[in-house]
Amino acid sequence: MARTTGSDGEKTEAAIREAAVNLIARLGYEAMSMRQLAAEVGVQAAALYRYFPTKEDLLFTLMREHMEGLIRAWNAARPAAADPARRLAAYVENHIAFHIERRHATHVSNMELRSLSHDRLTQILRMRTAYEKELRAILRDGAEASVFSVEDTGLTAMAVIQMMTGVIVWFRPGERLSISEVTATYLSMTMRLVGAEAHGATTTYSAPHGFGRAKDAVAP
Amino acid sequence: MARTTGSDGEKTEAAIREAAVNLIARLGYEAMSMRQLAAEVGVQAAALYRYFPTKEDLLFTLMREHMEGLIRAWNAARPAAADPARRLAAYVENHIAFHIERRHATHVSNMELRSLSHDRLTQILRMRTAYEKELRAILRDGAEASVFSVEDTGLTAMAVIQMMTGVIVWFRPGERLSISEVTATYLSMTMRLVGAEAHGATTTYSAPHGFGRAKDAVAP
DNA sequence: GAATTAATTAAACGTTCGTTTTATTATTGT
DNA sequence: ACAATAATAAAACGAACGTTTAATTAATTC
Repeated sequence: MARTTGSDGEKTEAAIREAAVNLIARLGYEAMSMRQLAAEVGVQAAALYRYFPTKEDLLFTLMREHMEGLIRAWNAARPAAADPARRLAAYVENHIAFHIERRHATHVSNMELRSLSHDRLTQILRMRTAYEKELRAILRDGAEASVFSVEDTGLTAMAVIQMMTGVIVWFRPGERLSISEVTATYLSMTMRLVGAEAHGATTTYSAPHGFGRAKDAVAP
Repeated sequence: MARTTGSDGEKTEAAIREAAVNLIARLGYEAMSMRQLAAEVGVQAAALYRYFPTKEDLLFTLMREHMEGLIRAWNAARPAAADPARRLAAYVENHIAFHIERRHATHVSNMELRSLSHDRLTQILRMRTAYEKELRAILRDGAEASVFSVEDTGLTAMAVIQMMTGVIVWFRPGERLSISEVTATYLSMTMRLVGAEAHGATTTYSAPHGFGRAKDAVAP
């Protein structure tokens, strides 16, 4: 009938965030009701409004923090001053690792943009553009140094990002391929895609892993 | 207050389909109301139910016909008996052209899967898997004939498809690049990605178009 | 241990949703 | 011309939605 034993604001808010990411990823933002979310958390719907003033505020918070985390991860992983190929390898590895680890949050950030108000959409897109700009700079530097063969920097950047982000659509942890196998394969596909084959016979940009030559299909 | 002058079932149904694709692509299936759709068509909401028994039936019809169209287009474009490289080129060109021409329908088919019932989702996914299987076969044949270097057929197929389908996210007709420029660039990226570089110096797999190296936006 | 504050419940509000029912008019077939 | 039918409008239905208000209890503070 009121406050329950052992209840705690911080725990409740964390539980709301986690349940919201999972529910929105599974059902979609519009299809998830606040009552459904509350039930998942084990609380009444009205309690949610102590932490997030509106449903859209909740969505925006999830998206903003996901984008901030992605940019923070890249800033931490970015090599200080390296050749374009190593910078590209770092970008790919960071992107794949981050997105595999946060499949659901990535799904939300990619699929629910249209449910944001104009201003908030702009904020999220600004962050995304800043992140993509890093890849374009790497590709441009590599093209100018003739270590990459790239016809169109912007188009190639979009293609590489979409290819990499697509990993969350089919990858399920612990199924056929390990995270490092997937990362290594995407890395070599990316390197071929941008025409990087300058250094020696078969340059390895990441820690080598045994490639199992598995033949079976990939779950949709 | 009832049937209006000049009203015609076939025209109304076609108008419903077109308006529905555009509205769902823009707002999302859940966010689009039947009243909104009816207003766009210029009709009362109840009139929609003469053509589609439920909202989900409407969505399913749009998706099914989109997938059928994609498979039909590929069956028409598929080369009779050709080497893997030419088959891959045909697959890429058909895929890009089809998806650019039907951006909104593709968006719907990719984004609204979770609004389908289990049975209908299965039907759509079956069609999608059959379509993707064609690409896997091409990649496998190419790998076995050593004209492609592909580490993992299934993973590469997913990567290529996601890279290509991603074109609808950023491409706007008549902006910077023409459709044939985009198609040619994606084709050469795909060929490098699968390690196809057997034939001569710079093999061209499609009809050549002037690559303008355009840096600025050029509106026709 | 009393007062204050934080966390939550229970109930309700107005709105919108997908859908159904019923009536009415335009078109078609004879 | 007249019956039959196809196409639509108008209105209503119950359910579910996001959100608000008010009351109630647990934890914290002094």
